[in-house]
Amino acid sequence: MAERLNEILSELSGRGFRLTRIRRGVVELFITNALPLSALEVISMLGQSITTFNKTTVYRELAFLKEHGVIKEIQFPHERAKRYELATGEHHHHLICLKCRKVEEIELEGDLEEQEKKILRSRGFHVTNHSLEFLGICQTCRWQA
Amino acid sequence: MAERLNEILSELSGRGFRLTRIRRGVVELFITNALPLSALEVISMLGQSITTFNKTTVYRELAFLKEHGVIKEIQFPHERAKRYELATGEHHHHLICLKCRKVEEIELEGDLEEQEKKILRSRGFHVTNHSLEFLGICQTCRWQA
DNA sequence: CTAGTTGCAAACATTTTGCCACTAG
DNA sequence: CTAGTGGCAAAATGTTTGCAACTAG
Repeated sequence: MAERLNEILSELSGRGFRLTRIRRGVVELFITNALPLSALEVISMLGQSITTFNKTTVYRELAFLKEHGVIKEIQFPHERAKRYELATGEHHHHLICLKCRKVEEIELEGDLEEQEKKILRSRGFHVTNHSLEFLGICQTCRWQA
Repeated sequence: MAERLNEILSELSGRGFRLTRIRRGVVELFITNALPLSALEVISMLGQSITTFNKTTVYRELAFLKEHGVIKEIQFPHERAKRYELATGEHHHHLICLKCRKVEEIELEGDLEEQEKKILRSRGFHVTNHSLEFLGICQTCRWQA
């Protein structure tokens, strides 16, 4: 966890960017929270450890981290605000419970590679990326009457 | 086309709702435009046939039509505003060109039923819905240098 | 030092609300 | 008539911008 943080920070530092309070704080938040956070959540969570900072800075930091491949942006279909999560490792999707709003991660075997190849063959459209989220009712909520 | 319009309108009328200028206009727009429209697009397109109306009314009409299953809401991952399209027939997805912003519809054979069953079995999460959009470069844009 | 970063205030884009007036059926 | 609709102004929400001031390295 801590080594992941240093890894990211020293990478950024090596590229000539500064390591500021907010930068450290935001990256740390994403490392300790696997699930996607909205800008507003980041702002409120950050407020618990850093006393004064401006929301603009956070928006700019999110843009910066996205730009430099540290985090990626996600748009959930049932929400207005964008979310962000660490751009780490394997490609995954989300299960979103419409009742309790809980979010789980899920990986699909083979994912959509086959489909995307088909799309290229049949339409000449080269898929570089896709967004896929599942909406439904989680196990806990199904148990409840 | 026209019969589809009457079908929808008389269905709504039968359920006790009124057929107003805006309602007719908005439904007609969705019937003649296969691809998803944003509220702002609806407002501007509507302006070409109806002289005076308020944007609030359009937002309310979109909420109404969604509520009553006439249209469905889509959130594209690269855009801010929500989009809407006729909730007609078969489930499909979209190919979104990141260069020219063109949107094409696509149907996937078998879709994700199998995956969703797996999710239920392995996690107890009951998927009721999913969102899937493909981002990439369309054939036309690939041809261009 | 100086480029990268921050704060502040204000603008922006999209959508929602309250409240009262209006009209389709 | 009267519930369903519409208009207007204002608020709410989430995000971006311009610009001057500040600071990490």
